[in-house]
Amino acid sequence: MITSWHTSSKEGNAMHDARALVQLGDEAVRRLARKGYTLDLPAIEELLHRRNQKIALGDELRAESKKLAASVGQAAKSGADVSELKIQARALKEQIADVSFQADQAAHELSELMLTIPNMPVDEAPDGFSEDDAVEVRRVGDVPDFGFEPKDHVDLGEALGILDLARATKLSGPRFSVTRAAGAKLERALAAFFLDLHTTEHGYTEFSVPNLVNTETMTGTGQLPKFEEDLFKTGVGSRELYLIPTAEVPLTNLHGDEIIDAETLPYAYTSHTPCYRSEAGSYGRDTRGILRLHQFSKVELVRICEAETSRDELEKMLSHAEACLRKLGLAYRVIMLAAGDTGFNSTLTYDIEVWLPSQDKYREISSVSDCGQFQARRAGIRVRDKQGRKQFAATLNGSGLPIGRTLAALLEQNQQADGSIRIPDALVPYTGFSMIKADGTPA
RNA sequence: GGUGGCGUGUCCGAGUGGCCGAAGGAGCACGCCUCGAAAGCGUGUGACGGUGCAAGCCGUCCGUGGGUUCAAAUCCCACCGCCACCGCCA
Repeated sequence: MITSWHTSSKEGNAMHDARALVQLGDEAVRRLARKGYTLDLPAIEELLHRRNQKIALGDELRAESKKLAASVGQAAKSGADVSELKIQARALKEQIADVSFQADQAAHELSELMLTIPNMPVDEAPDGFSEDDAVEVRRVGDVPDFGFEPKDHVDLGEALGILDLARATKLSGPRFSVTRAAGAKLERALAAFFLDLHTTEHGYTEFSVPNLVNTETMTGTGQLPKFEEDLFKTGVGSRELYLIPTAEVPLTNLHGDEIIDAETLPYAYTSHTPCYRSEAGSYGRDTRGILRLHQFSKVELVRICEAETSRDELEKMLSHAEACLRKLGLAYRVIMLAAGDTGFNSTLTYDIEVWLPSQDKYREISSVSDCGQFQARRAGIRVRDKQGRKQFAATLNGSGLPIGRTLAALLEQNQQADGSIRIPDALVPYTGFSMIKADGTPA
């Protein structure tokens, strides 16, 4: 029947979002202001109103059209002349097409606007817009006290012959890495160690997922439409796919457009995947080493739960990410990000920062976020409780952990005066060696 | 990439122009029966949107998008997906 504005669940969900925002009113304006976003509430109200008005009118006309069509059928059966009725019906149809078009237009406009509005931070997140405004939650582990000048992971890795950045540049350009021998083995060991830890001790289910996803998937978790420039895009013929910047994208979208039975929640998912990021707009930063690459691998954690429990789930996930560093004996701290520094998707974010001796400071190694119902709304992840009530789920994600940055921290924190590296006990079953000797050979 | 077949509700499955949101069955929920259970019987059982305090009313959805028609699950076109065989391939 002509056109329909009900078919896209993405848009339907955006509508829901709009109504929620309007209901919150000044509260929404206040909360978003803490993130540095100026919410144009009147514009949303106007679009919502216009859309609803057009839909109501369209529905009315359509009901009339259905009745008319039925009466044409009746009349034709009884042999009456229906040509007059047909002309009427056709005119009505044109009107419907016109109104539908207007409704679609308003819905699209609203949807486009809604998709660019960031998630609202919770009040618990401290004020401010930079990392300096973050609140330190705790420090864990002793910052190593070397009796010598510690080297950075590049000097260490290249001297050991386990890291080769020059050749990586030859292959692909800047911001790529090659690891070799004990270095490559170490990466594989870290990934396996993290996955085993999460699946056996923390109750996560391991997944192997696509690393190329479509536009809808990227929109579901909030990478699109706003952050396209951060992504690598591939295309063959008319087909366009994006390389995932994190396994959060495929893992969270696994349940897109589904209604989940509440009793089966929470879901705890993990996956080890490569992550691809353009790093547009970070030209001068972290140009040395393997801290910021176009491709790195990471073990990601995702939890899906009911909205009411997400705050507790966030603490659980944080502890799971922290366990990775504790077991490796790496010094780190946990901070709670300021409202204005939390990501587009997030209501509340903890960062875990690992100690990096060469920089004499803590550097981000994991970001653990409660996205509330934000992503679920975009992706259409709903929950049905025992009473049959439906609501959007809550989603959380966190790194647990990235392989490259962990490797860098491990090399730097565990270096010895002669340039050899001590392997943490927990990792030895995975590496098969407990030392990388100064000449690069495992022992 | 080629040829053929197919895409209907939680599932199976009927439906070739109006009486179809859609028969029938299964599943599930509730009720009856029963000491209890099974069987049997009865009732109910999709999503989304608009409107309303609510009951309700209205609209949309039969892979997706277009088209034909007063009227489409049903006819036409394109695309997507699935199955089978062939080709190619890690």
